[in-house]
Amino acid sequence: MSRDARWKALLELLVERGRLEVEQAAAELEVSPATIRRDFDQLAEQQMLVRTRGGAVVHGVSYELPLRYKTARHASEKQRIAKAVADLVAPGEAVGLTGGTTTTEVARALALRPDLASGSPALTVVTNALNIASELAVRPQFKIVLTGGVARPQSYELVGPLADGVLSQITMDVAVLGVVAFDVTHGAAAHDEAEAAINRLLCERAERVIVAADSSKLGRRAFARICAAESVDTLVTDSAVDEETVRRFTEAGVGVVAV
Amino acid sequence: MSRDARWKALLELLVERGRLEVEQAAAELEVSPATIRRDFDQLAEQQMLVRTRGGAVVHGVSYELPLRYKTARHASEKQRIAKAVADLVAPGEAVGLTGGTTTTEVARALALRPDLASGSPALTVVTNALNIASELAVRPQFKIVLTGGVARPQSYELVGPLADGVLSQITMDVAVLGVVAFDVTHGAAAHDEAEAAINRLLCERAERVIVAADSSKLGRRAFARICAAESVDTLVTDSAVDEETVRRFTEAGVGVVAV
DNA sequence: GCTGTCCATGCAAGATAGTGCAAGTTAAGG
DNA sequence: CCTTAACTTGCACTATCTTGCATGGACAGC
Repeated sequence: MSRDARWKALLELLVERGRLEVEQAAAELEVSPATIRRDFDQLAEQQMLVRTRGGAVVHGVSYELPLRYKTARHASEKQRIAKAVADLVAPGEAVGLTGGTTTTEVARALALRPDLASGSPALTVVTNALNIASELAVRPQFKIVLTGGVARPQSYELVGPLADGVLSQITMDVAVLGVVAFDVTHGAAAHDEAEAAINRLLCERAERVIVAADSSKLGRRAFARICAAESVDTLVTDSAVDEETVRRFTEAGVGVVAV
Repeated sequence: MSRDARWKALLELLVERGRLEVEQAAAELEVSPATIRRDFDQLAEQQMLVRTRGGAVVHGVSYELPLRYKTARHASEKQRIAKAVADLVAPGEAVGLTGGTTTTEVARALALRPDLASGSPALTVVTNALNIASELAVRPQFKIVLTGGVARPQSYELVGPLADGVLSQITMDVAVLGVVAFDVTHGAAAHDEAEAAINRLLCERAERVIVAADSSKLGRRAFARICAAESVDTLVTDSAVDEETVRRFTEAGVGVVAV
């Protein structure tokens, strides 16, 4: 296991548990305690964690698990969903992407679409997610527009009034929402109200609205509401969704794509 | 396989997988590991990826500060300059950073300052550089504000009227400019006029203006002017600068720090 | 068409960094 | 003060990297 992968794993475990012991980490990552100590020391030097005797603790307060923690879960479903979402976008369109692991996969899927390999621009991508912008910025065929704003701690999303201001100056053909919950009666929702506000604005500025969510998110509710189910044109989810749920969404006017 | 094609393939594999190993890439592209190493080094110099021992990772999604490997030719001067610039910033201030390799080093130096390890926030960083925002976003002690705008292809800087709009809504204590040329009579300049416009606005919104530039940039001129030398409070450069140049800048009211 | 130059590539030898192990040192808790 | 666990340091081994050199193909000029 390479050092950067090990550091990534260490930081993920650390954020997940809040505290990590040298011996335990050494056992889990199958390296010697000496290596873990050296890793901890170097990461502490970079202010990525705080060293304690016997282990390390997270640096500062993290309000939510970082994006990276979630990357492994439901990976293949997310990629299938992302592919399907990407196929709903036509060349030359302006597409808005919110933050989140699913929308990040959508961005990657868009980058891989062969019919978008050229054009000027082949696609305009509007996003408030730093990581998405970073990944797509190297592709000259895409025009990347980033909302400004304040980066949420431990996350890659830009929020706040500055972001609102930018979004109010543009419109899009299609908005893709990554959500933590989506229910027919309660609508789409996020963990954070600032994030929800941006997502809401993104929807309002777009002609079509797509929600990308694996089936575990459906029927759930979360703290910060983004918009009503009726505002959503298409839901793309995985095939584990049950028929009853599909029927209810369809009745609410939401087209359901299950892959 | 031509070098262009190989670089293209390498970057695509990298974006797809997030991480690429030298040996593996060499096998897949059927070239020698030495070639892949050279490719990685050259691509890292252009900020297209971040070099690690044994491979490379995409720029922006990893905890890459310690992975700083061999970023550029004037690496150690840049780091010394960056350290000196970072020391000119007081805790709690709002600091603006433009894009560029030197300012990226300034961001890293700020992250390593032990007296900025905590606070709420310890520092507010305003930038139009995607890579700087990505690197600092994982640090809860910093408040990161990103100007919106359009990402310049092949670069990580946000430019355009959307960025102007955001900047006009905020003010800063200090602005740090990374420039390609700085001369007493011609002022500070950048390669690109859109970039220069953002940098100019950043200066105007800041109480103090610091230019960070190694001595090879001094006395030169470039296409897009940012501002006059008189608008700059402090120039931080390396000790290879000649005395005559220092005297001229000092006479123009620019404090010179040579490290 | 021929030839010299330039540059990318591969190869190999020397240099370096990362890791594990072990011995000695320091800190925490009774 | 004593015990124990954790840490530091030094060393050896391995994988990786760097550098110098030779090869070969591309291209320009003759």
